[in-house]
Amino acid sequence: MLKGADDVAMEQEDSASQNGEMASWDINDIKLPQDVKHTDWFQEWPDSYVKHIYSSEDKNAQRHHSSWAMRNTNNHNSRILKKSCLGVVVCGNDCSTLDGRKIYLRPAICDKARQKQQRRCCPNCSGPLQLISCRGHGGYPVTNFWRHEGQLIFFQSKGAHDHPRPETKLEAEARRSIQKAQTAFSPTCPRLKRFRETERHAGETQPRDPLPFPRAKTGPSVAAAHFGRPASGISPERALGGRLGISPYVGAGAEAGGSGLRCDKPGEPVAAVACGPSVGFVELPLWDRVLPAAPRGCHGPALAPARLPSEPLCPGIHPAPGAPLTPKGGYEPLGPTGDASHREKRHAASGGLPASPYLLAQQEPLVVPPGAHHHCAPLKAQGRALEDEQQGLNLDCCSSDMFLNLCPLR
DNA sequence: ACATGCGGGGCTA
DNA sequence: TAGCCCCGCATGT
Repeated sequence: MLKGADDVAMEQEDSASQNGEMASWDINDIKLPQDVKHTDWFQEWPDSYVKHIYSSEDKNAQRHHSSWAMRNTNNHNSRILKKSCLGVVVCGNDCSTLDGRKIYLRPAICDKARQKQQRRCCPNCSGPLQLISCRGHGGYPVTNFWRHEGQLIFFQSKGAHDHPRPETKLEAEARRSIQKAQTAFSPTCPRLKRFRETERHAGETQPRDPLPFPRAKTGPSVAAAHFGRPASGISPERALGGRLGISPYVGAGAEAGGSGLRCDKPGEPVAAVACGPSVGFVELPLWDRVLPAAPRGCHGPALAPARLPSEPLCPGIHPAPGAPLTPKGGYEPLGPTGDASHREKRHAASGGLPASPYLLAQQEPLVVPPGAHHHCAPLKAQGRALEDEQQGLNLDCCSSDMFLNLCPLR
């Protein structure tokens, strides 16, 4: 009899919690425990104030991986690597797919790449993308600390993520691969060429439509089948870069027969289907989910911490796109790089409590499923930068499923 | 192109 | 001084 995936996951969490919840050490301690009997399974989604001790053999630990989008933060301590969470990229239109899922993209780690990413459009509705920064640690991003000591790698997380889970790194890479493959294929597709030409002519006589391609109503969304539900029970080595290639998420649609992505080498997703859709990550809304039980190593609840009672349950975009809460409660626009970089210069001046406009559970992202398309309001006029970007990237981000129809593999 | 790590440096409490 | 973060650079994939 096969062991249920949940059972395996529980065992891993048990293992992982042994060094976390009961840990008496702190990452800043001069001396860390060396008589560790059991090292933890690698935790892909560490959350709340947890600690783990990994084996120095663990590849994911070695690389300081996390499925959260974590960027390096200088703590002026070369012994302890500090990383802070970048949050999640959502659709500024708060769109949902037909089956009610939300878009949750992985913020690019590189500042420039993130800036560029935000000029792109929502893979579901072509709306503007918006970075929701993480404020799970007293209004600051959740921080992860890594410290190598002999045969052990100590990990400590501070703060509880107050935003949905983004795509994993591998999922984001896979999506980029698919997009690249699409653009690489595009000039060779006569039908698409014709369509582009028509589009160009149309653009000369009328205002440019932010959606340069009509959306396909049908057509299997191949790659979409490969992201999705967590298949718990992934061994630590495989959690991020293992045989599945795309993290512990086995596509919900994969069982339905899709095979758009595969991984020939561990950790290297392959865009096997060139015309697969350029999908982003979507998640079920809160009311459509079963909250996963918090790992025993987690002290925090499944829901995000401190919330204002008046905060909406629905993770909508509230005051104005790009205006998350300041660490102390006020809304503000994101900085030029989309990382709210200037908030620190002002947050001290504003009063209030640390909070977020989002009341979200720790949810596993899902990809736009086959046939899922936008059903949010038409996109409003966007800036020239975005328009320019769309001219170059529209195929990337807006029309992959259309492309699939225009350029069927068979 | 992008992720990752390092280190200088600014700002605030 | 500590704790934040931004930024640029170098390196690896």
